[in-house]
Amino acid sequence: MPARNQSKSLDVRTMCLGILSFGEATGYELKRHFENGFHHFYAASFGSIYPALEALSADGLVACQETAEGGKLRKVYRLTPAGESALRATLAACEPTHRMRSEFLAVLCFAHLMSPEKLSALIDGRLAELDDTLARHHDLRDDAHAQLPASVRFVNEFGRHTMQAARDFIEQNKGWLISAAEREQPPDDNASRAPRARRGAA
Amino acid sequence: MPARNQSKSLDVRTMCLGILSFGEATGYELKRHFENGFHHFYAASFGSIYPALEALSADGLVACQETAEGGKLRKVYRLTPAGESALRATLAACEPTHRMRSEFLAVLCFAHLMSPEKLSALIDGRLAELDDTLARHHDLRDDAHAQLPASVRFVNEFGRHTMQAARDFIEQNKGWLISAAEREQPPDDNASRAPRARRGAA
DNA sequence: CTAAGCATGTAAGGTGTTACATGATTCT
DNA sequence: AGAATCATGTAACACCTTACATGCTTAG
Repeated sequence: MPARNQSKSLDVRTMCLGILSFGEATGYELKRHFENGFHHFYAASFGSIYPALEALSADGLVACQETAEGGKLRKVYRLTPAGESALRATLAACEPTHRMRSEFLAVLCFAHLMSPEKLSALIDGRLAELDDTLARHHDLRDDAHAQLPASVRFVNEFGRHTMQAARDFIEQNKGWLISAAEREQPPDDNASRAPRARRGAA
Repeated sequence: MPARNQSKSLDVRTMCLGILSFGEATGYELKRHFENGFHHFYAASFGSIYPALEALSADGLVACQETAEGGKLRKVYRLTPAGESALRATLAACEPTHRMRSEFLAVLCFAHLMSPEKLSALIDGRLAELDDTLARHHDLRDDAHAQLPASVRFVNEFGRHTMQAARDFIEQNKGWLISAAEREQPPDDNASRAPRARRGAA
């Protein structure tokens, strides 16, 4: 009786279940999957993947086939029928969220307290990151993703589209951001000026 | 000695510090701020805001002015010079991340295991959410945001731009996604049919 | 032979959420 | 009068990350 599985939220467990619906895989391969196609909207580390697989195994939602060739341990997981049922049930019941935690945008909000150099560096760094991810996405198109369901292609195209939009916006508007931030700099305390004295009590 | 404040990451504490750099506020107002301008890239709940303010207060980075008019407690916080220094230091040192956790996109990846109705509902729900946030953003333009720094306007415009791009993509491509998902539905096990045979070796 | 990649896992900890608990004031 | 909004806070817990720990294999 594989109990506890009425999760409304798509945690790492459910994600693993879902990825395994594309075909069997090891924990390591699952990680690569997260990094390749899913990285722009769902990250997961080994520290969450391996325990998830173990829990799923314990619940009978995945089956594990161990092979140890010459001391090299390898555990290939695949979805069980119970696992597919559970996955379908979760998908049918879920009310998925969509949240972004962008420290980058957060920092930008406080650009008026930053040096123009740092601000520039930040922006260029983010642009580079975006380019990197976009390039990686481009690679995926021909590669292994061919036999994945259309939905995954949809999600990837979505990522490409929105990241391109983000990139374009930043590129086109960074100029005025930087000059505006410079203009709005309040009288700089930490430069070598009459020091404002109060660092307060010890 | 206001110690422990070499955080490289922009946690809620630093965010509160940053928002207070726009002007004094209560915890409740801070929450509204998160909800209004920041919601699309940084969420924070009371359960993290209030403790953050207390910690900042203990470290001397913010000052608190309590007013209790007729049993109605109100704590107005404002940045201290030490707080501004700390904020500047954190901003100068940080390497901001940008991560998205979209259960929505995750679920879409497994569209082949969902009913077309659920899929449609999901997509329409997300579109409605986007419209809602976009409308809210539009309101902000004239309203209170006038005196906020240009950087905040940049971030808001960024949000508007990218969310619009997301919305457009979904609107334009949901058609083929839904039909493709329907086509790719594997023979449905949980209906009363002959079980799927090809589980391969077992 | 050394570095990178493949491969599995554990333990401690950080960070934030949910739910709870309370109460005044203003709008309908 | 009741609902919504203003207002503050706590405690338990979920969830994931980081760093650690280990060892084989392949490519340079």
